[in-house]
Amino acid sequence: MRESETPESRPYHHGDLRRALVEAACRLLEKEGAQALSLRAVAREAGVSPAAPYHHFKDKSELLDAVAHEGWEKLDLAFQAARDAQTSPPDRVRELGVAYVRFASQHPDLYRVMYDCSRDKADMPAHVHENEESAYRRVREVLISAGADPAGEVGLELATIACWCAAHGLAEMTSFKQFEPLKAALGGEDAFLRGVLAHVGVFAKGL
Amino acid sequence: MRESETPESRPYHHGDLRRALVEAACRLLEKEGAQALSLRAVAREAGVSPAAPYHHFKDKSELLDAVAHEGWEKLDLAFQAARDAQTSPPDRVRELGVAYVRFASQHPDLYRVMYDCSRDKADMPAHVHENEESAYRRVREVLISAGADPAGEVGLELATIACWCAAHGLAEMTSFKQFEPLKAALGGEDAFLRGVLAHVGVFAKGL
DNA sequence: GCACTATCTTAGCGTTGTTCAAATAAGAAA
DNA sequence: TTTCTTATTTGAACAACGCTAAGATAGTGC
Repeated sequence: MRESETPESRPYHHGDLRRALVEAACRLLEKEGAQALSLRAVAREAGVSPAAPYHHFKDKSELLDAVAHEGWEKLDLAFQAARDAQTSPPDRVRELGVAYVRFASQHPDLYRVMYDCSRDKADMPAHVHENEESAYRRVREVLISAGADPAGEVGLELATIACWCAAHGLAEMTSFKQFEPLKAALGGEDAFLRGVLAHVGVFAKGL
Repeated sequence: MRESETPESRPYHHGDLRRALVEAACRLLEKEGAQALSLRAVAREAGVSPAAPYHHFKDKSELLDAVAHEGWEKLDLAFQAARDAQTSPPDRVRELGVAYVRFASQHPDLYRVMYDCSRDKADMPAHVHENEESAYRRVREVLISAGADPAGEVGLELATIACWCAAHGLAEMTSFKQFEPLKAALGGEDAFLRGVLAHVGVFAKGL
């Protein structure tokens, strides 16, 4: 074998198989969908035996956790872009919601993996909830800058949660066939998303 | 075999195996969770061979569809109760939402099957969206009785969808560990649900 | 009685997640 | 270098899964 197949210098056998597996999984997810994402298929895609992943992930679910983590980071990029757009604070709240749902709409299989992981552990992804740079905090901040009262701790928390709920719900429902005529009538999916989110108080007027 | 094992008169071998399978699936769902719901396990629970279900459902997914249908009907019962409660129309909208989320919270595995079926087909369950007695229409009606303008077709539709999104999102997130201190501070899950839904315009003030 | 059809079983295929002993490669110690 | 040790990967195997096909069985209609 030597270095024949892989010109780059690689420590150990493969180098960083862990990362290679996560990337293979993401590739498969886009190509074949969430249903085709088996551990064996990922190993196959990475060019390795079915048992190899078990030295880097104790479980299939642990591999999926890594994929989900990757997903949340990608989503955070979309979030940053939406936050930095030149819009008034109240509008910014809604644009954040639109960015969230649009991400889910563009990467439905990835989004599914992301949320299934959270649900299985009854746990909002750490990256989302605890971290200082988490998307959750990002929403909270934008809410405050949009005029929400930071002193009303509980109310602010409830408002932030309401944002997540509406965004997640819409993310999972926006692809339903029944909504297509309405989308067409409104002139596209984005208009549809804004229309729905306008009925969520926090999105509409910043608490 | 004769009638020895089954005193009731049964046409054909089993009688109504189809129904028995759906019931066995629901039983398994409550006992073992959604993850343990394999076709073979359902057949085992119903006391038949692994191949028997294929004479009543072409697929595993078709069995799950039947389970989901059962679920939507159960949910509709909870909906009716909430609608008939003696509350003012605006409050009634929120109580509908609370009933929805509480159902999902009490039957998480069933709810998961219900929504996975919808998502796989990119299709709101027919029972929910098309039927005259559908839960979707029920929300719509309550919205109108709460003061929403039935002439504003598009707005009404968007408001109804916003209800579903918030309710579904909350249904999938209410079990997250991170919310437990907040629930405790508010004095229970119902208060938490009402608190979150209060930030959704439609739930808060009927459009 | 007979044929016919719906129902159910038994056996089997290919695939999956997972485990385990053996093989292999890399780094450290001699 | 050689040897020892540890990390990584393979190959074979197991149980369970969804699903199919061929045959057995039980009801229905003639």
